[in-house]
Amino acid sequence: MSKTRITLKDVANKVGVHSSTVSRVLNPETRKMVTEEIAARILSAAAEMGYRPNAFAQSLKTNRSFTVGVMVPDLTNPAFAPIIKGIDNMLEAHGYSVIVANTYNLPEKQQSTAEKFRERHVDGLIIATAQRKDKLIDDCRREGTPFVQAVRASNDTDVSSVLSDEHIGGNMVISHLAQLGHKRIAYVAGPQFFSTGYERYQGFLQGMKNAGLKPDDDLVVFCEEFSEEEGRNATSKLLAGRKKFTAVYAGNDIMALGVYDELEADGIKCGKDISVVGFDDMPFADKFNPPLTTVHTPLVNVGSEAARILLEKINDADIPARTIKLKPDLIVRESTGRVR
Amino acid sequence: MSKTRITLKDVANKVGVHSSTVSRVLNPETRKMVTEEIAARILSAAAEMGYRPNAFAQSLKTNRSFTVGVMVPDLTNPAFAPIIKGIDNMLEAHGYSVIVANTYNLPEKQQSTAEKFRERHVDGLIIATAQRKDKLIDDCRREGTPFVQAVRASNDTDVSSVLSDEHIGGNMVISHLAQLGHKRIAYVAGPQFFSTGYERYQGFLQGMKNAGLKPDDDLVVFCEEFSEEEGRNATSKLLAGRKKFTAVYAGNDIMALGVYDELEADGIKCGKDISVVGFDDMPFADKFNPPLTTVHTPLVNVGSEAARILLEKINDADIPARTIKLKPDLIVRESTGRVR
DNA sequence: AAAAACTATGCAAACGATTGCAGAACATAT
DNA sequence: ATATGTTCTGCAATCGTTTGCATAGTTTTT
Repeated sequence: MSKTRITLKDVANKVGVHSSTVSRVLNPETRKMVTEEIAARILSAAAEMGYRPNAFAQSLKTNRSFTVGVMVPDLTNPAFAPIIKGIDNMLEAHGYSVIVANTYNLPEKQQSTAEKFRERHVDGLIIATAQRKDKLIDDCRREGTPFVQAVRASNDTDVSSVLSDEHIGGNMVISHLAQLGHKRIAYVAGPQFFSTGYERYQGFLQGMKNAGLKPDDDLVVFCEEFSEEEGRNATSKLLAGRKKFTAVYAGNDIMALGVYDELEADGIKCGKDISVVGFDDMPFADKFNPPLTTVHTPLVNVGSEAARILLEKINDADIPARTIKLKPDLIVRESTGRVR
Repeated sequence: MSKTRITLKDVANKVGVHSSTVSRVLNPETRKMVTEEIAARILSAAAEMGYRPNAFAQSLKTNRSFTVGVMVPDLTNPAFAPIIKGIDNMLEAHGYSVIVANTYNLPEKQQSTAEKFRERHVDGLIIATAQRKDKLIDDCRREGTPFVQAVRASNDTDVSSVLSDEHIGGNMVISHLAQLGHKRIAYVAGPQFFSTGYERYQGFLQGMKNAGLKPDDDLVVFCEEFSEEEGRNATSKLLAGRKKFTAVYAGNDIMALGVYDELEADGIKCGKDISVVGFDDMPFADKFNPPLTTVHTPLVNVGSEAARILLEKINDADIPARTIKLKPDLIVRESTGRVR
C-alpha cells in the first residue's frame, strides 16, 4: 500500500520545476528566494502529494540530526520521569526528538550509550547521571559535544548545568525542624560521589549551623546509593547507636521511605515519635504513610531549563557555560511534628 | 578538537583498498567475501582510527533506521515507566534506539507524533495509547507500518498486542473480596473507550458472576479518565447514593488513590470500614496508606514482549499478528479486609 | 539602447554509506 | 594449453537532500 515515499524530485516533476527549487521553497530560510507564485504552487503540490522530507538525507547533508540524547540512571525512578517530561516538552516544540537511555549508574553503560549517541549523531546531550568526577563529562568537553547536566553535576566549573539549590533546601529543612523543637537531628546521606549527595549533606551542615545546632557525626550515616534498602540500613545503624535523635533527614525521598520502614519495624511512629524529612518531592510523596515532608524540587523545570540551555548551546557553540540553580520549596506534611 | 569524523574512505585509504571493501569487512554479513588477511588489516585500522559508521548514510541507503517510536499517554504516569524500561532493554540489546513521545491522551497529539515518527523513518511503533477505535491504528495498518500495541488495544482483530489479562485480574479480585465476605461491591470504572477500562469492567462483571454475586448498576460508576480526581468524584457519587457497599474496586491504582481520599474525607477507614482494591500495582503502591491491594501487571514484561514481537514483525513483514495476554497476580495488602 | 546589476531558477557536486556488476587473478577440469 | 569456474576486489550508481555556482531573464542605470 504505502508505495514509495514522495521525494523532492516527485513534487518538482509535478510542478515542473527543479528539485532544488522545491527544497528552497520548503525551507523557510530560503523561501523568499523564489517567486511567490511558484512557491505557492509548490507548497500546494507538496501538501497534496503528502510530501515528507527524508530526515536521513537532510541530516546526512547538513550534519544536524535534530535529535538529542538523554541519559538517566533509571527511567523507573519516579524523580526522573518529570525531568524527561520537561526535556521532551521543550525539545519537541523546537523540532527535536529525544532518545532516552538508562545507565543504571553503571559507568560502562554510560560509556556505551555515549558511544551509541555519537553514532546517531545526536546534536547534544542532557546528562542526569554525572558523578562529581566523571569521565563522560571530560570526554564531552574534549570533543566539544554540546551538553548540559541536569540534577547532578560534576565538579567541573565551566560546564552548563541546571540543578536544585541543595543548600537552600537543607536550610529550610533544618530551620523547619528547629522550629518544631528538634535539636538532635540525624542525617542519612546519599552517595557523596554525586553532587546531590554531597551538596545536600553540605546543606544539612550549613542548615545546622544557621540554626545554631551542632551536627553530631554519630548521627550522620553515609549510604552507597539512593535506595530504600540503604535508607533502612542507615536507620538501623542509627537505632543501634546509643545517641538519641528526634528527627531524621534523608538524602532523598526514596531513602526516606527506607527510614519509614525501619522506624516502623521498631515500633516507632513516623511524624509522631520521630520526624522524617526527604528531598525531591517525588510523585506520590503525599500518599505515603504518613505523607512525607520533603523539599520540592521543580523537576519538570529542571528538565525544560536544561533543554533550553542545550538548545542555546547547539545553536551557538560559543555561548558561555551557565549553571542555573532552581529554588526548591519545603513541603510540610505529616511526617514532621513537634518534638516530644 | 573533534576534527572531521572518520569515514569508510579514510580507513580504505589508510589500508590501501577501496571503501567498498572496507564496508564489506565491517558488515558481518559480507565479511567472508574478503580475504582474511585484508580483513584483519582493515579491522585493526578501523579500530585504531576509531571509525564509527554514519548512521544517516546507512539509513539513507538501506532505508532502515534501527529506531523505534514509542507512544505513551504520559511518561510521568508511573505505570508507563516500567513498560518503557522493558521496551528499551529489549530493543537496545538489538541495536535499536527508542524515541519516546507523550500524547497526553490527545488524539491530535497522537497524530502529530505519528507524523514525526514517520519523518524520522522509525522502523516500527509501539503504541500504548490506543483507544478501542483508533484512527492511528487504522492508519498504521493501511500503511503497513510495523507496530504493536502495549497495555491498551484497539478492537481490531489482526493486530499484535501485548496486554494484561484483565478478566483473570477481575476474577481474582472479586473472589478475594467474596472470600472476605464482601457482597455489595462497588466498581469505579475507567474510561470505556480504552480496552483497559472496558475489559476490566467486563472482568468485574464476570468475576461477580463467578462468585455468585449480582452486580448492582447503582454501584458502578464510569469515569472519564484514569485520574485521582475522577476516582474522588466517583466515590462521592457512590457515597451520595443510598445503596450500601462494603468494598470498592477501582479501574486502576491512581483512581483507587482518589477513592482513598474521598473515603478518608468522609471519615471512613480504608481497609477497615471499606475495602478498596486497585489495578496495575504501580510503583510504591505498597507505600500508600494503607498499602493497596491490587492486581499486579508485569509491566516490564509487557514492554519487553511488545518489543520482541515488534522485532519479529520488522524482520519479517509476513509474520502473522499475535496477541499475548500476560497473567496478572493479585497482591493482597492492607486495603482489603474481612467485611464488618 | 546598451551596459550594469539583480533575480530567479537550474545544474551538479556533495554528504557517507551499500551493492549489483564487471573484471582480474587464480584454481580446476578437460 | 585452453576452457571453465571461483574468488576476490574495485567501479560506479544510488539513497534524498542541500547549496555554491552558472546562466537566463528581467530590471535599473546611464
